[in-house]
Formats: sequence, C-alpha cells, structure tokens
Amino acid sequence: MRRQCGLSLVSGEAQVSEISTNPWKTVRQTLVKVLSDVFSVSQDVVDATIERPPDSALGDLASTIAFALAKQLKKNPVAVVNDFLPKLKERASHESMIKEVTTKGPYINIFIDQGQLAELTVGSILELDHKYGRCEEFQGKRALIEYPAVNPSKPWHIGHARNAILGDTLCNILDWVGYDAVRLDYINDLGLQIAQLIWKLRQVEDERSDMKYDHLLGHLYVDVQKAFDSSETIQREVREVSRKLEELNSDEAKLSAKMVTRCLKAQNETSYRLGIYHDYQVWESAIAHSGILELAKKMMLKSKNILKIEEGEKAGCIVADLSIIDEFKDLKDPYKILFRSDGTRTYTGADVALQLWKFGIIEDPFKYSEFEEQPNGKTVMRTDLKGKESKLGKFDVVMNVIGSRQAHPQKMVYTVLDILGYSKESENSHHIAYEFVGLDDADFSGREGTWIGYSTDDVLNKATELARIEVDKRNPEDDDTFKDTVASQIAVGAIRYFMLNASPDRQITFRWNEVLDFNGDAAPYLQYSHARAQRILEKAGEDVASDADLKILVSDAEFALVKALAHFPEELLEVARSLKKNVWGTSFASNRLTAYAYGLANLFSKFYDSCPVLKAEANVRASRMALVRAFKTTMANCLTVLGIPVVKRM
RNA sequence: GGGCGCGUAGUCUAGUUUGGAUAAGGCACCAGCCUUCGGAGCUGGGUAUCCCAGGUUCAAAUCCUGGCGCGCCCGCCA
Repeated sequence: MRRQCGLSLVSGEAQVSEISTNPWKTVRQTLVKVLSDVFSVSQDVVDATIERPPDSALGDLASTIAFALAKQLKKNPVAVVNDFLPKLKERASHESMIKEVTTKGPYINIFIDQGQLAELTVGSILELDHKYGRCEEFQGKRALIEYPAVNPSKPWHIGHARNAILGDTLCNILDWVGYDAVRLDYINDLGLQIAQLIWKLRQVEDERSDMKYDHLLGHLYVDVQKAFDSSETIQREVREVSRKLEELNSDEAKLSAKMVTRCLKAQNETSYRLGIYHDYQVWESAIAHSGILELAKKMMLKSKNILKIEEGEKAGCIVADLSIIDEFKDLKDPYKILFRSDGTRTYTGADVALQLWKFGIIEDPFKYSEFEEQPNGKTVMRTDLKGKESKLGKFDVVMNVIGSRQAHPQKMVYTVLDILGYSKESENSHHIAYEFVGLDDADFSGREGTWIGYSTDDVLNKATELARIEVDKRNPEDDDTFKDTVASQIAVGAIRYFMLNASPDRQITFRWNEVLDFNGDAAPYLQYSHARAQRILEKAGEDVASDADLKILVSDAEFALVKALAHFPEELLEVARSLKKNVWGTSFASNRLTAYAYGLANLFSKFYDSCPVLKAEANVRASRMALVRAFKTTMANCLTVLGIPVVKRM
C-alpha cells in the first residue's frame, strides 16, 4: 500500500515525498517490473529469481533469471545475460531508484541509489512512526491461539516459558500483519494431578508456608507422587477424589476451584513478569458441565467414519476410523477412541469438541466471568457456569502451541475434523510445534521434581540479580527504583530472546551461562543499541529537522543501516507467510525475527562508531539525526513485537 | 516394527521451506580502539570430510535413495 503525503512543507513549496509501508517491497517491485519488461517474462517468474547477494559488494539485489532462460533458449546463461545487458541498462536508467546494473557471470546484480532509498525509507519511518512494520495483508482474518496450558498444579518451569513466549510472540506477529489475534489459555482443573493434590491438601491441613502458592503445590506434588506410587489404598482414594471432582457441588470440586484459582493467579504472576497476557481461559470443568461434549458426540455419530464398537476389546466405545487417512494407515489398530465404553470422553474426544468450538462449528455453550485484571489493563475472562454470555465469535485459523511430542494426538484431532466433513477447518488447524527444554541429562518432570531450581521464577530472579549488578556498575548514581526496573527489563528481554532465538524445532539444553550471557547475540545488545540512539537524540536537545536532506545518507555504514531498516516490514511478513502447515505440525521461524533484530542492532553499532552525529556539520547532523530516529523507531517496534522491553537508559 | 525432529569449527547455533556467488554469527582465546554522541560496543586475528555413502543438476549444507548417531511419538493412561 502506498500513498502520497507531504512530508516536509518548509517554505510553502510543497515537497511531496513518497511514503511506503514496505520500502523494500517498493524497490523490489520496481526491479521486477524492469526485468519483466526486458526479458518478456511474467512478473511472478521474475520475482522468484530475486535474491539478496551474499556480499554487498555484489549489489543490493540480484536476479538469477538467466539460469531459467538459458534452459528455455538452449543457450549459455552468461550469453543470455550479455545479450540482454544493453537493453536492461537502458531500461533501468529510467528508474531513479536503480543506480547501476552489473553482471558477474550469469548473475545480474543491481545497485540501489542510496539517496533515493534513504529518502523513501527514513521518510516513511518518520511518518509512520510506531506503526512502521504494520501491514494489512491479513486484514479481516481472525486467529485463536492457545498457549501455554500449564496444569494449574505447579509453577512454570523454564520449558513452559518457551511455550508461552513462542505463543505470545506469534500473536504479536499475527497482530502486526493484520490478523485479529485472540489469546486463549486452557486450564485443566480436572486432571489426576489435581485430584492427587486435593488428596494431599487434606493431609497437610492448615500448612503455612511463605512459598509462592504454585511452588508450594509443585513441591507437594512431588511428595504425593511417592505416596501414590507406593500404595494401592492411596491410589483408590485419589481415584475417588478424581470422580468427585466432576460432581458440580462436591466438597472436592469446591476445594479444587479454590486451589486452582489460587495456583493460576500465582502462575500468572510469572506470566505477567514476562509480559504475557491472555484474553480468555477455558476451564476443563466448564467443558465437562457445559453440554459441549454431548453436542459433539451427537454430531460425531452422524458421520459414517465414527462409530460405536459393538464387540471385542473396545466394545461400547465410540471411535474414529483412521484407516482412511494416509498418515495413519500403518496403525495396528485404526480405531481411535473418542468416548470410552463408560461414556466418558478421552483427551482426544475432548480436544475434538474444543476444536469444533474454536471454529464456531459448535455454538458457544459457555458462559464467562472475569478472572482478573492484568497489569496491561485488560481483563482476562474465564469460562464459568455461573457467568454471562459473551460474543467470542468464529475464527478462521486456530493455532495450538504445544510440544512436538503431541504431534500425533494433534494430528488425530484435525483428522477427526476432516472425517466429520470440516476439511477447511481441519486445514486451518495448526499445531505450532516446538521441542522441549531440558537439562544435559534429564527432562523437566513434575513427578520427579527435576524442575526444582529451574522454575521460570528462579531463572527470572537469577537473571534479574545479575542484571542488577551490571546496571549498578554503569549507573551508580541512580536510585533503586530505576535500577530494579531496568534490571528486570533486561532479565525479561534476555530470557525471551533466548527462547525465540532458538529454532523451535531444536531441543534446548538449558545452561545458565548461556541464558545469563548479556554480551553478543543476546537481548541486552538490542536494548543497548536502542538506548544509545535515545541518548543521541536526548543530547541533541532538539527534534529531527523536518527539512533534513535524507539523500545525503550514502556512506557505507549509513546505507547498510538504511537497507536494514527498509527490510523490517518484509521480515515480519516473511515470518507470517512461512507459517506453513506440514503433516506433523506448523513451523514457526521465531528465530528469523531475532536474527533480523540482531543484525539491525549490529549495523547501528557500526554506524555509531563510524558516523558522528552531534559533532557533524549542520546538514550532515540533521540527516543523521533523522536516521538515528528512524533506527530507534524501528528497533523499538521490533522489540515490541518480540516482547522484549524497550529501554531508554540501562 | 512404523513415524517425526535434530546432526554444520573447541563449544553453542544460523542457513535447508523456495538448490545459486567465498558456508554466517555468538561464546571462549589473542591483539588493537575512550582529551570524541554510553566500551553490554567497534576493528583485526582461524579453525569446518556441512554425520556417512550413493544419486539428480550447469550448480547440493539445501532435493532424492540407503545407512549411522541422538531425542521424541505410536494407551479406554494423563
């Protein structure tokens, strides 16, 4: 999208500058059109041959179109290029954005006019400000994203933080490219874990502890496991509690509601520290009593591929016949149980019902009440039998952020949707899969208590402590409030970056020295670059001049920075576009955006070192001030998408 | 048995979706850079059978086939 806009109206003479919400795309399109004209090839074909050269000495853009044409024309690619070169140079000379066209072997290398790009990019950023990077490509689409769905029976360990950070950042990205992204948390308040804790809480009545409640439960859970595993009597008692939990007004259900609410509030404190919020919570207990399962069951039995087994091992069960699906044709038993012989639902059965609800296929049976107001000022709503109706609406896309171990069960849920005839919804169901965080020699297990010492709170605390020391070194004169605030911002940034910068399909081995390394490829470097830009603007004591000549930003360091700034909207879009669905999950390239941010900060650091701003001559100073402001805006926007706190001084 | 992911320098990783130019960074190590906008920084120094073997291609870390190693998944469980 482009529009014309008077950027600077200095002496009454209208200097009309072009504004682009996506400068790099604007430049690219110019080039594509030129090549398309010259080679008489469709723009789509040309577009696929455009790439960024590995070295800026080889140009700013390149095309490999000669390879494709060579095959067609049965000629040597180098010859193809040479044949068309005069025509290409002639045509390109009419485009002010293109400075030079060269070739190296079969490669066509394009040099952009530095001044033109600087004016377009920096001008656009100053105009668009905090909206730079936003676009409308996915405008009108609604997405529901579920994360992190931690059981309300323990504190988040650092692996849960990976889930939550990925989910939150994914939502931010979707929001920036135009989606209406709604954030959902799933609360399993009916699991065996809850029953075990209720059983335990009755034994340790009135226990007083200074411990944060989720941590207290996490420790109790480790104890209860040992008892549970060693005694059949206890197992029977716990099963009885579990059964009672599903009764609406039992003492067990009431105690559970209290315990779960308290635990969830404690877990949310952790979530809020990381800047992670939600719009809705779906509670399992609300699902159980909402009638949604009966509705789903009725709906399923109408399908010919979902049936009630009459005899054999699974007699009485309602199952999905997966044998018709390619991915499952090798299963020993093609029948996936959705409802057990006693009529109760399996996890898959409940997940199918919930997925149907998310798409609005099952009319919303839930009522909602306020759970709590979050530090961002927004209230998170929960499903509640005693609540009010609400208009959640339908969603075009549903994304579940879940560990890749659940690829199989997730695929089953989507497959059942398909079997039921909702192939479009099945196709729009995404399992955002990621590998787990672990230690060198162990997984984080709630049962075994291996998470102890690695809770998200522990990691945040340690990182904050360390950051506080560093802040203190650099700002000895400042007050405690400042130091504490900044230390916490640095800790949050470091942890979020650490999680996002790792490719989601790679396991993370948690190592303290990596999380706590604030140098190099890490969030503090990004925050620091922003703080440096901020300081320059502050010291200048004046705003960016509206008549700054942006065309003179042509030195290597300046132009490299300008180019990186121009890439930002395209980078965001690329991450959104690369959310491609595979058979066993949808990949999310969170690390692509952190890599972009790191590269941007790096180029600013180089600019900072080689291009003085405040000491430069008036006209240079004015243009560099504009560039610094454009960088600061872009970095701040990028950090905002990543959920990394923007720091003015550190 | 079937399936999924990962394997790149001392170490941790990016690049693989869509094949393209000299395989890119961080950490660690060494040497420079503050009378100059903040040194959590910048500049220079170097290490790689891209797990192995074949194949496709003008071109393979990237695609295909077959192996090897590590992790994970395949319950009326939760």
